[in-house]
Amino acid sequence: MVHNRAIDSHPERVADRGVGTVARLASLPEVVLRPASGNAFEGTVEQLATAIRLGVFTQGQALPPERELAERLGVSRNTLREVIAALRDSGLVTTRRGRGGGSVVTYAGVEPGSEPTAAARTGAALADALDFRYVVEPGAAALAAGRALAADQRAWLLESVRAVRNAPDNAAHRLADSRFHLAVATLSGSPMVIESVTRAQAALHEMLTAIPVLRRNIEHSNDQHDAIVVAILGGDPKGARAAMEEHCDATAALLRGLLG
Amino acid sequence: MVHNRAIDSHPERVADRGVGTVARLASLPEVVLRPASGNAFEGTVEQLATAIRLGVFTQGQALPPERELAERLGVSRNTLREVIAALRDSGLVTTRRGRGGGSVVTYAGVEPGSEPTAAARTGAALADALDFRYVVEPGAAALAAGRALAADQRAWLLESVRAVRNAPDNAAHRLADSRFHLAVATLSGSPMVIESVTRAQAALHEMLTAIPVLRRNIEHSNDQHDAIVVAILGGDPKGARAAMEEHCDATAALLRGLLG
DNA sequence: GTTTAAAGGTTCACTCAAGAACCATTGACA
DNA sequence: TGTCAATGGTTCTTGAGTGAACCTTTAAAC
Repeated sequence: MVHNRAIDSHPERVADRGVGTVARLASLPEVVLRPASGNAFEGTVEQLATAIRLGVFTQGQALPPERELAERLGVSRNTLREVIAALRDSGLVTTRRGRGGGSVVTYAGVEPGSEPTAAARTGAALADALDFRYVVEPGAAALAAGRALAADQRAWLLESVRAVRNAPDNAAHRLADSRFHLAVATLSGSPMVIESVTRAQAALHEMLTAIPVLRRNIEHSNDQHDAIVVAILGGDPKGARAAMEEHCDATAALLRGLLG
Repeated sequence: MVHNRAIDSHPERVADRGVGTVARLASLPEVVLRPASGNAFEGTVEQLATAIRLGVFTQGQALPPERELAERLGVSRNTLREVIAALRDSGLVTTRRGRGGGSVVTYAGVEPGSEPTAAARTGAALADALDFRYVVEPGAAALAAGRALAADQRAWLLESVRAVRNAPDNAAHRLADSRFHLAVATLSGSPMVIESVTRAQAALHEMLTAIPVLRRNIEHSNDQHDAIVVAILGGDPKGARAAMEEHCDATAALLRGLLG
């Protein structure tokens, strides 16, 4: 086999197990991976798949080793392996054996336009998720604004919001947006708050993916993100709450209009 | 055996399976009983015990029949029966067989002063719970204020706040207070919000039970409850949020001062 | 190159919990 | 006052999940 590539055999095959350079201390997976509930297999599939779709693990990044991941998710390695097999079948990850191997995420988001999928959200569920988000995210932003953030946390937040603005396409934008909101939640410093925001994002993600994203919407949304970041970095809880409320309102109006 | 009681053999033995006269439509157990997570037995014990301690089921009230309760909790009847046996051993319920029987709550709250029990909350967990509550409860109050409440819901809220004020002792007060907060959450109409408030209340309940309740604190707290109710019934979301924030602040200060 | 450590892959015995069927008790109701 | 239906009590089978031990592959380290 001849490739027009350097002899350096497989430079990209070494799994990227880290998170961003910035977010070492303030990383997402640590806090988002909570023990699954209900049926171990199904619950874990949903959880891991959601984490991937929300961008907690991004394309090219490797999941933690099976033994470690199993422990963090509170399931046996056997069960986790079945879960990973399911993700592999779904095309979300690929797996390689041997040292340096692992399960690497192969997923860059889906293009919008797909209808609200099989698990069609009822109107009540939509309203519930929007209400919940409206309760939890502004509160998380206010909390984050009230914290004394470390330099790397501030840098992480800036990097997160920058990534949203620079997202090359709609799929990447959706992913980066999730990551930004989870970053804000993480900076709140409260595990219970982080978990709640994660659930809110997960509940809305499918629907947010389904709506057409207009250029104007994105710009408006990006401006609101900036306002949120400014308020948080400026230590202005009331401002952060207000900015996040406005942001959630805009999204809610869009969703209600397009789906409700 | 001779009792100085009417011959009417056991008037109180017929289990009260209903909820309050008012709260038929807006009852707590329906929404609070969600499938348990993790270990089925332990999770369910904690959940049911918490429900009883939070006053979701009050003294003299019967739990739903085993078959029904098991289904609602998402566990098998076998497991639920072990759980009930544990509650019985703990003195939380008594059980009788036959038609009209069931497991009846025998618990009127504990007197404050008991130290934070074995599961000593760490400072981090306390801060987490307080933060979470501060995020979730004001939001729930604001949502409730934004709803068009039915007459029976308004009556329920008034009844709940009245019950707090009329509580004869500290234990009853703690119970009624929990019920009031859960009532506010329920009126938000969002299951996810209700669940979050339930978790926040559960996390703080142990600590709230441990602090000495001064007459002044109670009066202050009752006044804040009134303000919350007025704002909700008046359809004033901002006011409801502000009132609940103030209330949470006061509680948080008290807890931080006495436990932190 | 050889060695070695870090991954994924396989197997098995054991425990827990679900689900179903049936038994026992007792108050309600005709 | 007798019958019955609602409730808790008991037992058994089956499947899912855990935990541990061991095998295989492969890149990194020397």
